[in-house]
Amino acid sequence: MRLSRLFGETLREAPADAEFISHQLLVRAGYIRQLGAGIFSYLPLARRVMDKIENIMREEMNAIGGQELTMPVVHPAEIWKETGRWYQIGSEMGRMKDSTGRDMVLAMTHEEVVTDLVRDIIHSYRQLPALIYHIQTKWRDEPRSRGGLIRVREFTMKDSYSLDRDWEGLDKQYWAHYQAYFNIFNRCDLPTIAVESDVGMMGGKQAHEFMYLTPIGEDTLVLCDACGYTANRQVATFRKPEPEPEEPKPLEKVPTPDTKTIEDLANFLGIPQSKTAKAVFMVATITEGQEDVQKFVFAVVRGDMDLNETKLANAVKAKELRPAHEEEIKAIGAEPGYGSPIGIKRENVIVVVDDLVTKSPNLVAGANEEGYHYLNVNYGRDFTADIVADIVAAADGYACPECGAPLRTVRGVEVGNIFKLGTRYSAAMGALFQDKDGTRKPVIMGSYGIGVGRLMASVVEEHHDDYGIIWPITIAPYQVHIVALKGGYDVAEQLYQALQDAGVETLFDDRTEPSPGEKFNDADLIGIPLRLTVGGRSLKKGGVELKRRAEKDIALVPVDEVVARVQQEIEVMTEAIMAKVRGDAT
RNA sequence: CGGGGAGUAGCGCAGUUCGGUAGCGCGCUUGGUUUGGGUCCAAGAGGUCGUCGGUUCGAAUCCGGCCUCCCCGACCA
Repeated sequence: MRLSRLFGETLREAPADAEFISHQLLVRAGYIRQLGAGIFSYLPLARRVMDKIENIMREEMNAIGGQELTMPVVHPAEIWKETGRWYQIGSEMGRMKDSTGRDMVLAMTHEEVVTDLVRDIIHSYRQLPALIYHIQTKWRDEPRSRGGLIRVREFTMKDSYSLDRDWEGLDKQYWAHYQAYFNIFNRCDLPTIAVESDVGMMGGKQAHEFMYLTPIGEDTLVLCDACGYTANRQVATFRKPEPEPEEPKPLEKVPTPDTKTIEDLANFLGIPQSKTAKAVFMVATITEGQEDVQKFVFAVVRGDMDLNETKLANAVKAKELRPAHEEEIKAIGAEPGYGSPIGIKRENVIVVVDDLVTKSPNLVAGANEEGYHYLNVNYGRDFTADIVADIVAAADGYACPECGAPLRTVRGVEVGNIFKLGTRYSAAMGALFQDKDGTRKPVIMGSYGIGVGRLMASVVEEHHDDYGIIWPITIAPYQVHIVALKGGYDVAEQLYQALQDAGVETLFDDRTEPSPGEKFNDADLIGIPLRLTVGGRSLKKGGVELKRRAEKDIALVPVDEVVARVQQEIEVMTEAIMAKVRGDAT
């Protein structure tokens, strides 16, 4: 490709609204343009990177038995009503009507379509297992997109779906994906870790997220350096400290003016925060039968710990969970800032108590009266719970659930995820097969996704310097970038031709107007892994200059050896990445 | 949805306080110059100042509504 003809241009300055490095560089280097919030065009350079990424995905999916197909972006709402997600999912789902007034859905994922295909096509256990996938557009109307390509509303995803007759089969395909995903990320030279995760709106049994660790990440992960335990903070557990046993003391109401926070309270009474109980008021939307009902959720955790809303939502099987308004809190007889489950109204209220609170004696808790707390509150004697569960968020320094060593929290970007769905969709939609014994059973499913654009942006976050992007050879839009300078244009033309004939993907900066400095800067910005500088100066010295984008060294290569030398460099760089892939695969 | 910020030429910005009919740098076009890390000179093109309405002799500027984008939070395969 001749740079003079390339559709797209480099910018000296990044748009003011680009905050993340990947966003700035991808815009400045001419890869992407924004159309609206979370909606982007992908220019020819980005298209080529995405093609490379998608082909890596295809190879890894095909290697574990995947078959590629294409499913539609627009779905009749009926199938989403069949699984209930039409009702469960809120504004994140794109809905519209066709010209006859029928409800339609913009694809946010494809379980429903897959399941519809399965009930159409799969009849017998002989057709299982199977694995199908496609790479296609998704629309998720995120309340807030951000960070360039890190979180968008319209995006391309590789999503695959495993179909099995039994749970062993699902397990096998699940772990095959687990390894295939590491292969994909490693081939893109993106370091990732897998963490246990919440099943969220997908439902199902088990899930992992693949995380690229970076401070700009939106997810908080909990890691144990000692034993390797990893989990998304949403589901991370930890070993709770065993409270000192004490004889229960009599309940006592004391004035505690201006102690609306746990910190104030602990300071006022001169006790550690671990000797207090904290009330958190939420309102949950819970599906009961066909309808959604709102329930007040009264959560109690120890004062020194934070509520984990995902755990709480799972404990009460909530579809939605939001903080309660002050009027709602007062309506049940509680007082914000001085709340406790003692003496509140219990109808339509779910009291959820963290399991550690039930074992902690003589806590200080609110008296549901402005300016007063109770001393020596004990679970069982003074209050009870509808649900006792672990509802506390893991934090830095807490004990690892596996080995007890201190946990560490880090931020990460979720670049992929895998889910054991089980029969949630097949049962709901009647996707049954006849097993060997003649019985009809729902197909056991898994679903697996990787966002292409987010992966591309993550690679830029990981591989760049002050001057621009540094693409890994495996997904670079071109393999070599020829910079032609004065006195070298004819030779550059010949090399461009020769490299293309040899099958080397070449970007040729044939522009005559820009100064050498501009051309070098553009080359650095665009980030092609190899650069060939062809100019009168080096030709006089006997060749052209070959430089890796990632390194400073420049090699002088005789013109007639350039093609072979470039091919060799590509091979070496590719091999370096593939060695990592194989290393992680063992 | 709550909080904050911003919409002026392709990009980055000034001008708004105190109303007088729009400017700078980069980019773009043309000519010259220069040619190994964003040369220099000159001449140009390009903007209904997000939008609708109001106040006024006169609005980028004051007032009101709306739209859009960004950041933080809520939310989130």
